[in-house]
Amino acid sequence: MAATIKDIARLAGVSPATVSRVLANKTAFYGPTTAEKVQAAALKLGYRKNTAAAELVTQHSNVIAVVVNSVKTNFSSQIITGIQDTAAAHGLHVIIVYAGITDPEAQRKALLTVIERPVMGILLLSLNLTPENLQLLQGAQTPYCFLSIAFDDGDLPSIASDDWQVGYQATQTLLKAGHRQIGLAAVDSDSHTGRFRLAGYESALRDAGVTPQAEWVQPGVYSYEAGREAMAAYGVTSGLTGVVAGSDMAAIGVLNQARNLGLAVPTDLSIVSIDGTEMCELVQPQLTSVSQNFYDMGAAGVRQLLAPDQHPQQVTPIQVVERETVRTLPVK
Amino acid sequence: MAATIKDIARLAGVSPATVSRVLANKTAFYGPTTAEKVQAAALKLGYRKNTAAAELVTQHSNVIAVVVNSVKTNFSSQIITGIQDTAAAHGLHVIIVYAGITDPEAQRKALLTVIERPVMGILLLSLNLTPENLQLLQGAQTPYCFLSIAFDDGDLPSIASDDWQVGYQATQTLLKAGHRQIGLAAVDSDSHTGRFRLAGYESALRDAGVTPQAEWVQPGVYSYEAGREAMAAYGVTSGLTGVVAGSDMAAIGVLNQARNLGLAVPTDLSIVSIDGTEMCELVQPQLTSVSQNFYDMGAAGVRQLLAPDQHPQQVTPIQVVERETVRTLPVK
DNA sequence: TAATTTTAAGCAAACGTTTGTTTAATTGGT
DNA sequence: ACCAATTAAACAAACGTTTGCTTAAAATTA
Repeated sequence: MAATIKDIARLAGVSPATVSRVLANKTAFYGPTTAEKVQAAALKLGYRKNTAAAELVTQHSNVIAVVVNSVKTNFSSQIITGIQDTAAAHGLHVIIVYAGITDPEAQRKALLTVIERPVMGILLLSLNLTPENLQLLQGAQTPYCFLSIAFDDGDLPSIASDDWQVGYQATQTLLKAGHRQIGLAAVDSDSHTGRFRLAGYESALRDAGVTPQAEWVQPGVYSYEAGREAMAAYGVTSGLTGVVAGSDMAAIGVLNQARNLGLAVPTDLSIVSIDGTEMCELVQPQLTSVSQNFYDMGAAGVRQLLAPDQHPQQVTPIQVVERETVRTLPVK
Repeated sequence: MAATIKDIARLAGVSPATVSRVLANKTAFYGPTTAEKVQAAALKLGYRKNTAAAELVTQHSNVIAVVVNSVKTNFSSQIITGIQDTAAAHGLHVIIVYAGITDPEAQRKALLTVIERPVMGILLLSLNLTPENLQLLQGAQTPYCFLSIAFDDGDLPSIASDDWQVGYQATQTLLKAGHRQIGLAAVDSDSHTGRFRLAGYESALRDAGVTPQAEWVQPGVYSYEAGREAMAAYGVTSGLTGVVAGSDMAAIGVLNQARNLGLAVPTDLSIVSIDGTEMCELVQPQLTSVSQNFYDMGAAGVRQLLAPDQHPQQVTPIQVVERETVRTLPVK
């Protein structure tokens, strides 16, 4: 079995208290020779601190937990990198647990995994909690912050892009290139995110003097399949010259499905994607996107955990990056 | 502050011991009315068990930790799903921590994060540990198992594909289609994995009466960039009609770079990829691949943790799945 | 009714740390 | 040489659980 502080104490001929202090590099309460003896004994026994025991007495932990929904849109790695870097800079550790995207029971289990042990804070990655699970989360006396998702309830701390702007700017990118018939694909219609993107999309159209058509929007869950299905629903006769897709994966779905339908991108159909992950540059042609600042989202998340009172809801900037999937239409 | 078992005991007018027993659903030592009182009190106080404290006394944990290298090849999600499902079936929780791919210090920190708290076992995802860090891992008295990576040292428990077979079958897929000049791209030359894939590749060539050429292999780290660089190094004048790429990402790299060079895939160049993640079907043309069984790898990993003694080294099956990137050459 | 068994609940120790307080030993000043 | 001040180390309590053991009460048996 693993060596404890007491084993070291015995071997070095000192008290556990002293061992604890030298191992924690406390500045006082022991002399240089004792310190050496203790270090030597610790090394010899291959001592590993039992952090759980330490956290129990100090009543404070330095791990932050990230709960991720396992949806197949892969911006999470960028957010996690942002979290990781910022956490490391503050001397914090990061653990990640996966929750099912919809299954409330899987969500609950994931939540309990982190709530039932001492964590310093909880970051929830594009996770839509059921009311019961939200209550569970709030019942734990732990700071938390939602990432890449926003709520109508303004009190829930969250960091995300301005979804209305996302929808607006994506649409505007196509409008500026002369498009008038523009679809919105694979954006879900019942989340805050989806509703605001839709609203932004419609505003952009109206501001350009185009009246939105119901059949131009094909809702979906941001997945590759949702993208394909949306494009399949449009078909070749929709008259659409451009579509904005709810995610990079969805955009690839419409891209591939368009190809299946015999539509060349961007010659016959322009696409602007939402997210701007590295996927955009892997695919041919490369996807023009309104890119979110995922790294910063993660970084802001851990800062929010460290100073929980200020700005409960934060917005990270977006930017449209032009690549190869929008064609400028000739003026007629 | 959070409610403890003692708070419940006080509220329900019983002892902490009794509370502990009813909350753990122990079968005896208390009566039905007491049980109800305790349940009610627990609910009222919004009690959350402090698992760390419990683990401290029971000296046993039910969380398994996964250490992931953050390389940009994304099969990890499949492995993790396999781990997650199998763990859940055994009532185990899963936490994930990211380690840098090469930075030994980041590796060490990640390792310490999991070693310094009570975990039931450790799974290491395609992680190449430095000798010091390996020693650190072995010093912890915790079962562990490497996944998707094998070692020359036969004592290290690991679950992976047979890399020699991977190299052999990938190459053979091209040979069967009539190819004779076949490259190997973005496989690293100093890991066990890379060396065995290379050996399999060369054996396949020799078995078909082709003598391998040094300039046909362009080593690399399995990344998208490595794939691009390899293809760039080949150029248009290499005479290669096919290349096997070290990973899906690498394959996409050679695919895109080939296109940049004016080479059509598969007309001018055939590609077979190694891994077979969903990426293969996202890209156009879809990548023919030798696919690994990542889900099973994860599942086998947790089983290995639960019964550590048997088969220290296991192999999961592979299969080649034909898609659109290998062209059958006309017989001359 | 007395003796015995069963059931219900409490007591107290233990897990591996941290840290405030106490005690002992050393140093320094006069 | 004595007292104060400093330094070094040990003591002991605490964190929130679990669980073996003990005790008290109730139920069963003869």
